[in-house]
Amino acid sequence: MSLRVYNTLSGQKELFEPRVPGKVGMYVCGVTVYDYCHIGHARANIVFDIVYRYLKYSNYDVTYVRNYTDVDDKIINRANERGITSQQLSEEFIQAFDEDMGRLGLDLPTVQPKATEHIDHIIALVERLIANGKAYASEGDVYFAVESFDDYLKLSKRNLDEMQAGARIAPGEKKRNPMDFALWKAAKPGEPFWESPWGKGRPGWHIECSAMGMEYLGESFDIHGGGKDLVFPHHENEIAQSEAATGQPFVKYWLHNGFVNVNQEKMSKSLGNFFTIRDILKTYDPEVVRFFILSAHYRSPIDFSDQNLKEARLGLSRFYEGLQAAAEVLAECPPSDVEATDGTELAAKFREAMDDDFNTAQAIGYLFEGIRTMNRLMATKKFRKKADLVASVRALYETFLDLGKVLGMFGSEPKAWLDQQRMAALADLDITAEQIEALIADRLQARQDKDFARSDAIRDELAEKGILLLDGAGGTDWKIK
RNA sequence: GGCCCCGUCGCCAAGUGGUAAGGCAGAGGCCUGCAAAGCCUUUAUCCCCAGUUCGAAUCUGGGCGGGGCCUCCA
Repeated sequence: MSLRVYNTLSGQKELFEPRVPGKVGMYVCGVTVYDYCHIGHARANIVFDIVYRYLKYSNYDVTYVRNYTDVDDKIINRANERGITSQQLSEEFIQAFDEDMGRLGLDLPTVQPKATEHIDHIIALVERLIANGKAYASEGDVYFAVESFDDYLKLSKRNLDEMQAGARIAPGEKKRNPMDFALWKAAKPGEPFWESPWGKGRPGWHIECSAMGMEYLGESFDIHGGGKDLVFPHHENEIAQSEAATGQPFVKYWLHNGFVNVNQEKMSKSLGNFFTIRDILKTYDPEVVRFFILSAHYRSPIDFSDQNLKEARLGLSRFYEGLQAAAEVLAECPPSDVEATDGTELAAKFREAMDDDFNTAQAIGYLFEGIRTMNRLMATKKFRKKADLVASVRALYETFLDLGKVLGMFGSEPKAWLDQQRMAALADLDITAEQIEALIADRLQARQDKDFARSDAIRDELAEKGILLLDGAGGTDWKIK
């Protein structure tokens, strides 16, 4: 079995064969740091976190580069509005980004370079393009000449003539062709700048990713990822400038994640329909957000709504409840020599799903089946005395924790996680944990006295307040409805 | 206007030629003092029409509906 990935360049799923066997070089476009990240950013980063984790799980030696774009018009404007420097602003939002991603439980990339720390590489790359006749300087700017690159638009599958006919491009007088894009921009007064052969200026948006990608991964590397909205112009331009400079294919596999929608519409800042990660995390556990995102295939659109988040929370709770039950049982049943294949079978299905273009939705479907199997085993009569069944549960339990690491889930201690969810939800209810415990004690007494009318009255009273009682072998527990 | 994607059970969502995963919700049952949780059983022929094929949710054409890119955007 082997990994197949959907390559935007070919428009098909392809067998994944890294350029150097066993090693993968992967670059993902990070964010422009001028504001807080929204759930769309969360999706992109979680998706590629999964790609990263799964490649590592598949025994690849992965170098993962994710950049910070810390010089850009929007940063400059926002900094001016606030009366601080671009650097101060970008530092602030780099920190915010790191915090958000940390809370979402993302693995740290191998390298997280900043554009402003690679100006020399950028300038060198631009010079190389000028030397090749692929770019030209014009009044302090430098532009890439799109007509000089035959493969231009091969990623987005557009047509140069038709795009120009579309006429939404402001014809810059400094450009030879309106489609030419800036590699280097002359600094206007008050803007941050670096010295260059073309005067004081700063890099264009696209060139930084080419420069940093090549710096850390070589002139040709395996995977380049980002949101679908980056296909054109960003990634298209990266290909043009990179391949025109080196004469080699820049990237082997281009991966793009779908959008997060709100009411079927793309979430974006201009529509004002975005939700920041930090706002969402006030209500929902990070793992719930992750589960929500992974419950759909990464290329499909996903609709953000309170209802969908709640469903995700319910789904994840089902896992943790099963895991908690298993953990309790296993703690009391010593490991035996009995072998069980349940775990390896589940892992094989999981891999089959993930090998098919990182189909996390399918993989989670298999995990749900695994949970049901585990629950079924534990519900068997005299379960604890049956070594083969206990061995199966143990195998499944361990497999869950193992596979959970690939998805960034199930990492919490089940009891603690469920408790935390419960306490968070309790804050919205008109009752405290102590009051609940006291009522449970009263009810226990009533039950012992066979006063079931009183017992049921207490249960109804709690139910009215949103509390559900669970009578188990070890006593009565409760959860939020 | 150009290019592209999507339309699967009440809801969410897999499935790209071989007879529809999974979750939530619903129904029946087991368990329970009664419940809850859990377990078992059960619920779709895939927007419409026409074609290709022994066979299509999956391919082709047309239609209807929704969305994206073409300007910064994950």
